Amino acid sequence: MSNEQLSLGALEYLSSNFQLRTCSSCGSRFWARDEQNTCGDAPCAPYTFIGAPVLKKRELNDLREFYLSFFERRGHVRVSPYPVIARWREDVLLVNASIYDFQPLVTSGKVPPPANPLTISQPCVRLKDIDVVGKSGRHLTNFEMMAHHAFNYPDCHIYWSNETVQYCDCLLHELGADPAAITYKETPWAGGGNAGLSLEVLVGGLELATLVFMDMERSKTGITIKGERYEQMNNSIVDTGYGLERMVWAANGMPTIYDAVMPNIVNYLIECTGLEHSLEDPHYSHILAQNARFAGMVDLNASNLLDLRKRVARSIGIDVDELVRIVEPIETLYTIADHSRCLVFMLGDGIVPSNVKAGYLARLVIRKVLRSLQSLSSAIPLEKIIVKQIEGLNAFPKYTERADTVIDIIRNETEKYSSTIDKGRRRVSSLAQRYRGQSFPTAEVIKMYDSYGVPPELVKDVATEIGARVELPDDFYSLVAATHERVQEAEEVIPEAVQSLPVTRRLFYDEPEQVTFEAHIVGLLEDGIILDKTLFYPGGGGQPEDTGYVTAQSGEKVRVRLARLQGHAIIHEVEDVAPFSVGDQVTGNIDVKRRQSLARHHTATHVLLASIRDELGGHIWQEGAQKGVKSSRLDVSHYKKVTDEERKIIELRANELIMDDIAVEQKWMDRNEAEQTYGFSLYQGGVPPGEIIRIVKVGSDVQACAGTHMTSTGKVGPLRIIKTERIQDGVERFEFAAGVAAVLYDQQRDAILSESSHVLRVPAEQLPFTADRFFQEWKQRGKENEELKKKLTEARLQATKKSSAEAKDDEVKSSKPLVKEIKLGSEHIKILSWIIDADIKELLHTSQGLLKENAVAILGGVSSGQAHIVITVRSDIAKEGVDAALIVKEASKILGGSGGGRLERAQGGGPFADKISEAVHKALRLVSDRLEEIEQRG
RNA sequence: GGGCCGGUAGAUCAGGGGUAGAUCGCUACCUUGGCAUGGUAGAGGCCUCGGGUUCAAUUCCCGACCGGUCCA
Repeated sequence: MSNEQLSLGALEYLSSNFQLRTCSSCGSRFWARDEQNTCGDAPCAPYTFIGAPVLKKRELNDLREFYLSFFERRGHVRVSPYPVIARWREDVLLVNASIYDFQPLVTSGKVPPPANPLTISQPCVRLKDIDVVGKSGRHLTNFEMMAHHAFNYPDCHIYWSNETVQYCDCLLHELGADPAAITYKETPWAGGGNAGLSLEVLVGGLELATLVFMDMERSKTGITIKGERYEQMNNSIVDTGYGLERMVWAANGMPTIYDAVMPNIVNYLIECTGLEHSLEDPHYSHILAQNARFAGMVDLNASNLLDLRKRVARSIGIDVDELVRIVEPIETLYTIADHSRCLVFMLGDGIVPSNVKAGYLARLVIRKVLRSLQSLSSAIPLEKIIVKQIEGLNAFPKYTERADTVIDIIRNETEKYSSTIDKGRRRVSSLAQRYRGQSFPTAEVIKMYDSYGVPPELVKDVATEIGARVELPDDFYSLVAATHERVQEAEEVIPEAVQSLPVTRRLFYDEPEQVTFEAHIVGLLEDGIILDKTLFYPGGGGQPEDTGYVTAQSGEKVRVRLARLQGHAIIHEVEDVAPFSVGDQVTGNIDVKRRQSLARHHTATHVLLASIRDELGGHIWQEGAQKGVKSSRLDVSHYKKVTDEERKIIELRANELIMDDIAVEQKWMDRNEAEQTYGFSLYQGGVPPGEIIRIVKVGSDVQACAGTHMTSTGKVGPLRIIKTERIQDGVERFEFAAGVAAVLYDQQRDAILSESSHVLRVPAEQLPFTADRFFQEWKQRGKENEELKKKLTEARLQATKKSSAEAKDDEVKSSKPLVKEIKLGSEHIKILSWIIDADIKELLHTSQGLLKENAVAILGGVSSGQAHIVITVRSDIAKEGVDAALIVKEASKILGGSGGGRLERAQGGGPFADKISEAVHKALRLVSDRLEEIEQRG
């Protein structure tokens, strides 16, 4: 890229007060008053502010207020911070910077900013560098980005770079910075489809702010920045970002940013963990300060950490192991301080831990901090630290209000994690037994982590204890990622016939009240027609498709089963296409009752959401909704399973709200005004575009909503929650019916009850008791039955001893056992065959018992219309070559089935119950033949 | 949203197409002055549910339900 094109050399303020220089170390261009050779940024310049603050001493809240009022005095309007979860955006989960608040609608010019120019202090969460938080001394997972923004449009210019730099310089002077120590380093900037030049503002070796001048957009031509091409756009946006925490750090000169920003928390943790003694030692504090200075010089990551440790150790003159021993606990402590504060912001702004999306990120942070706590072997519960953090964040009263929920979530997650770890530990330890004295395969470590959430370090600890060797590869997490090869989703195939059709005009947006319309047929499919325009809604956005009918020119009415969107055309699936041809004019009618039921459910959805939030808390957020005619679904974020009790209260409350018959307010409002009046909870169902948005107010629930509604809650009629289920961790689904559908639902329930009570011949009230009694009795009978069969088996065995008929003619006809003796070597062995009235289990038991007296037992029986045969062979005979499985298989063929089993015992059967004696006879003959063969072979 | 695991006694889990198991806990008895413990016996299972394959399914296949976990 060309520096010439992007240079801000023309800036009057810079060029008249500063000198443009080139960094002798990295070659970048920077502006400074002083004669300095390096750009002032890491790694070209060291920190000079540690121990020697470069700004006037100020605490966090103090500095924030100073900043905001500084810009207020200069014509900026102070705007309240947005939540850290970016509800208004589809492309990102968390707010990473203040400009995120205004993307994409404000930056693209589709919506005006809430004020222009404006100033804001925006809490941000960035998890990208989470691994070096605590170690680098300067990274935070959550910070406040203080900013002033000006949005310049072709017809409205506010201010641009010159004023921005001037403000910055002035602000820093007022904060007490030495003018000579301020450096502005030029660097190209790109992000979110836009680009521009930026100035990094450096004081004392620390980057305090970035001033971005966004005036380009992604394009096919133009100049290249960071691999993408951009060209000038119509708007130009001043996007500044001042790190509140960094300024506080620079103003306090503590060894790390954590000490500066959260002294109370850090001290509290030091107290709890007993690390204070080491910190009081001047030798130790020297080491820690030196560590921070060196860390400031590098872009720390997992792979160069050891390198850093070596350099620090060398400079102090101790060995690396000792350094690690001193530094690691305190770094862990900083991590805990940072993460716990981050959690207050995340959970306090309504993120619910989950296995998806932002909720997963929250869980990630929770688990990381729990691990950190464990590694300090400290017994402080996380919730205590969180309470402390919330106390310290009194500048944000909303977090104090949400404290109970936040604590409850933390408690819940802590418990959950400890049970995961417990289970994981057991699992690893039983698996490790198998690898005792060998190496524990990496694939197993990956599986432990991926499927069971066991951290690799824990696997190593546990397995090593048991005596298996575990090697953890450096690229462990990329190995995990490699097992997650993405499955390409099949793209929707649009038939050519449809592809060539023009876009269907959507009347349902223009005329939402209409139920009938005229249109022309532009296309015919096998089972559908395509019109130039339609009132039929094709489904989507939680609202199902319309049905109705279309009247042909001939006057013939054809039912429309459903309308669906394919490509840009809406296809009306009809029962018969015969009456139509392309070019015809037709009349369409949508099903009014269906539409009405949908509207009723739609209003009911808002009523229900209000009730749920009342009962469960402010963290409740609509995660999705699907309206239907018979029932609807509402998915909300919640961190626990909804209890039956809660469900009842919610249902009752919703019905009360309905009976109050509150008017449903529907109005168009200026977007910014609506946001300021109602907050971001407006966007439960998504973010609509445009300057003016439609607001639907149902009691305490206010949403931006384009749907059609009843005019008052009373018209919703009865509301019944049909069921609640957890569709994901952290997301509860409410299935409910309203109006007619609710009545039908009740009737259906009643029918089930009366049918059941009829079956059991008791009144409905007694059903639970009776059902329980029947179930208990049924179990009891089962046991008794088992008992009796056992006795029967014993009786049979007794009987065989007294009266087993000698086999005279190989016939098994009666229910009497038949014993045949065959000479095998020096022994006369007994083969018993018998048909008894018993099921397969009894046959097995009986034959087992018979084996004491007999060498082979062949039993047949018929139960539930099916013939069974079981053969048991004394093991020495089986080894000689009398294979029970083979014989059973052969004999079962007669029964029309098959069989198998082990050498000594096999079972089989088939559907031909009347052939059972034939089959047993066959088996007897097979056994005899086999034994004779063996005898002859000798 | 996607992937991967799992659902068997009160708890933790093993097993695996062919007679449902272990450990702890529970009950009773024995041992003791009493407890810890030890010994003996026993109770306790719709093997989550519904289909399919099979002579036979707790086990295999498909689906539902419930749970865990990883992926920004």
